[in-house]
Amino acid sequence: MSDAPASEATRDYSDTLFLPKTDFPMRAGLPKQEPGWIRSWTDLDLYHALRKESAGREKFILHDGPPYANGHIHIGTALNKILKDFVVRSHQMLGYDANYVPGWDCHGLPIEWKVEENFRAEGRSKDAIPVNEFRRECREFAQKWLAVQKAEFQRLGVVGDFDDPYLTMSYPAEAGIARELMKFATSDQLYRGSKPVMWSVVERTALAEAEVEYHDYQSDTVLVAFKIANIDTKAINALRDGPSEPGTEEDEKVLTDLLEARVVIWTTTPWTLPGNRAISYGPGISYGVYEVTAAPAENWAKPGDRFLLADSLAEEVFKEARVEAYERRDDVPTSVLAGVTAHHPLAGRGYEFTVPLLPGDHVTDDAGTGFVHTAPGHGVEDFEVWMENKRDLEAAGIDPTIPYTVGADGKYTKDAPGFEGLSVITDEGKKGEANKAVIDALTEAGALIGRGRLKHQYPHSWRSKKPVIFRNTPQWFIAMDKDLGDGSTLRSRALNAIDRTQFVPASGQNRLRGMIEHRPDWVVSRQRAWGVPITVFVNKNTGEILKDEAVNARIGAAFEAEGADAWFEEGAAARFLGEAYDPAVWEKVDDILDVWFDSGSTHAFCLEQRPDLKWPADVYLEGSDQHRGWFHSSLLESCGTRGRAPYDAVITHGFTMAEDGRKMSKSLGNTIAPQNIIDQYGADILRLWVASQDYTDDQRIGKEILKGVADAYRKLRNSIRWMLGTLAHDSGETPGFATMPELERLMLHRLAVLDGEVREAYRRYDYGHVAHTLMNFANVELSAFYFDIRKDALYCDAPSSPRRHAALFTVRTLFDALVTWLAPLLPFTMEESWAARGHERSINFALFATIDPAWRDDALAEKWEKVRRVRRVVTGALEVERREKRIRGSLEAHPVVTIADPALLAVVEGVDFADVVITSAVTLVAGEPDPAAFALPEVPGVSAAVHHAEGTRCARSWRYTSDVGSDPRYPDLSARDAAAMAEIDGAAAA
RNA sequence: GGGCCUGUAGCUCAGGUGGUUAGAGCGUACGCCUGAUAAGCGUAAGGUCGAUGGUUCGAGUCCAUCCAGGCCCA
Repeated sequence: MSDAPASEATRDYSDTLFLPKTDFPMRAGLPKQEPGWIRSWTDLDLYHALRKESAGREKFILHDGPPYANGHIHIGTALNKILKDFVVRSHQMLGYDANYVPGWDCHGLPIEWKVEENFRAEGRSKDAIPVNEFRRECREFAQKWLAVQKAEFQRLGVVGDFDDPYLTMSYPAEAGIARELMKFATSDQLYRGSKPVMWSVVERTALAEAEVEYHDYQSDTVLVAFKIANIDTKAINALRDGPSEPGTEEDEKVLTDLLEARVVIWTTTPWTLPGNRAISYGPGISYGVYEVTAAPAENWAKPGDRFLLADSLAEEVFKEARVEAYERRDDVPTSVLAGVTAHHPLAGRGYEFTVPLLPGDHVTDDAGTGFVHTAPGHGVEDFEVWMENKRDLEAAGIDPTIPYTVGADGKYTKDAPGFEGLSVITDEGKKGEANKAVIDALTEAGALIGRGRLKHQYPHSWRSKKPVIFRNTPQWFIAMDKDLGDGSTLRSRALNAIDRTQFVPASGQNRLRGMIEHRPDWVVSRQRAWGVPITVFVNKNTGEILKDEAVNARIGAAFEAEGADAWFEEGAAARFLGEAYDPAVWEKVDDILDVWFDSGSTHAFCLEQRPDLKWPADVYLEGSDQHRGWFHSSLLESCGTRGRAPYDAVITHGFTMAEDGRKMSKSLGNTIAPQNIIDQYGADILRLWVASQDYTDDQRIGKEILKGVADAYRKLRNSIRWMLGTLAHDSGETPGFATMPELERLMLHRLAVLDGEVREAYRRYDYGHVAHTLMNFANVELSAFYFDIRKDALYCDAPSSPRRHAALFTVRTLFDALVTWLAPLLPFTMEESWAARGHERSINFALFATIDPAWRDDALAEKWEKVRRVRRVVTGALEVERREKRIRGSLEAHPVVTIADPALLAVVEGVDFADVVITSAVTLVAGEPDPAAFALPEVPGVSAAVHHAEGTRCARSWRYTSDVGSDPRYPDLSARDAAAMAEIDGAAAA
């Protein structure tokens, strides 16, 4: 005020400036605004309008991995869907027809449980409900939740065919899944085998791991000795080539000792011994032959008895067997054990078979005897060891068939000679007489050397709370290693397909390959109600699977029209078998397909069946857990039926952790729901969080991180806002590129470079790169450099100024590029920006901005890199002046810049350097740097001394110039501003 | 316990084939502006590159071991 001339009040020129003018708010209010944009997209039927718009373009298909229709979405689901939307939107804007059809996984156990629970609440038991009534309830349950999730996905901004998604429970899908299964049946890849499952005798049902809980339980324990039957020549040779001299007396002694010794096992389930078929040993454990030297008179283990035991467990075993003294006689290397076979302890009582010793990594030497009794029908590990050795067993003349020793009623079958009809577990869930009978028989056979009781954790049914047992049951398998007639197997085809698939990140390839290499045959049957049945008939006499195209066609047609419920209707068997087959001979299988087979078939009933999609998909995208899940089952299904993978590329993302990098858990209270983030910040903030992370690794989320994302968003939003405000004054001129100032050409060059970079990053699904690059660009090159410099020209230049027109053209172009590039990541905000720019048509229909590749000018960029280095010296010098309070704003300054390198001097002289450093004037001097002036070590040969700007301050532009008042009409303005005012006032007068 | 993966400033990320004082943006502190104003500009602080050993003239980058964390198995 004190500086202002008291006599004449200077005119306020503010409203003669072209200041930014926009209604685009600084604060987005995303939680409130976003639903409005979703409504507008619904109103214009965006999904179908996009299909129409892009009809005829090359298709790009991301095939959706179906989430389970059960419960609200969580942060991981949100991440997954947002990433998919990035893929789809970016490819749409790259010029493809990127058609996304969401899907849902609807069958399966968790829904069955919920429905069962609901029935129980009404006092009805599952067994009392007709199967199709139960299935109807499950269908409704899934329908309800998929509707909820559908709304939640759309709230995230995801575009796709939400009016017509695919559902694994739709009738055509159920028909499609059954048809796929029948392909496996007719091509002989499907076979009936058996496998131990957890079984509740009380409920007469198989249980999944999630359906059991562990409680204390008292078990009988036994130490049982198996007589050695034979030691093969290979084992003998192994021994003779061992540590001692070949063929020494020592070796012969060991052999003799071994043949007389017995292998000791320890078990808590004596009732499984009739099912014993092998003994497992640990390949890394050291074993020895021990001889009892003293024991009580009536003891089971007597002096002179020899036992084979793990060395670290011998002492404990002998204590348990009440042996008073013993001695160790020999080392027994595990290479020898590999060739040893034993007799079953009940040999002579109907158990006349060879019991091989098998290596097993599950065997430890911290409890038991170091040998594990192996009953393949009664334990998962037992089963696996047995199956791994199946080929060798057959070669050795051992029947690999797994006996069904216990029936559904918990009683021994004829496969357990001598015990038939005895109960393991009674209908009431109590211990039956099986254990006692087996123990008595063992004692009688002289095989028992110790017994006891043990309290331990044992699985119980979570419904009845009664103990469960492992029991061999018939199951359906898809063979991994069967020759499919062309020399290939399902495994070899799948491995081949993996080699031809692109993985993002690349490590996914190894991970999937490792799993396929080692996986056992695929068990596809479940003893369940809610799913697609295994639609095959089996000959009751021969076990042969019916292969009849007409029967299969009837099944497919019925499912198409009525759903898979048709399989469970009265008279279904006769209906499908038709005239040609007798339902009395052909058994209808009532097992349900594993849900992984359902989702593994989506490529068939969705991709292949929908005319608007294509097979194979360009890409599948899921969490890294799906290497074992959907990527895996889809690969096997497709390789078994079509010989290749249903995808060309597989993208995986990691898991979302809490802020400290640990797993989120309800008990730790560090979970964060997408709904809360949307309510507090908006979906675009959640999306920007996804975009700014490396999704291929695990991500973190939490308060601080979200705050950081919101900050970054705000900064970006303000730059967009400034462009919108500036462009309010844009009259749309398109100056020739060559006529534009270098600064504009520099920015256009940057766009040309970024154009390639952004498109390339989108093509490799690298959203982090897009987000970081563009935000960096907006902050460093636009907000802090280009915009800052050009404010003077944009605000003050005359309406006709070519410099102003060039700047407006450039801002306009920058805006179009930036907004379209960011649209896949921030669809709400970019739609809002687009609309604020006056576009009537949604940005969803736009492609990435067209950038003229001719704008690229690397020489110019290199030149300006030098200019900016000198600029840094000047801004540094200005900072010192500010600190010393000699200047306030940079327009008060007049730097004198001394440059030693003549070439560099010429470069700087060639640009409007005062504009570039935003000072009123600048003087460039050739010569060595002034030691008294400001310099930067990283910019040698350049110094800057800052003087106060001379002249008078222009009341309009605030620049100090010597020509203020040169136009008498505007005594307080510089010549440039006076001319601008004359133009403005003239226009106003006209 | 096994397979695959990750660990660089407070936060999010860059750092081809090992080579000068490890970079960016955001945030923070301080200053400026008050014509992008619950904004804009500038300056500065901030890292034993998870740890330890090794290879090498030289390692964030290669090797080994360990620690922490994740997914999938057991």
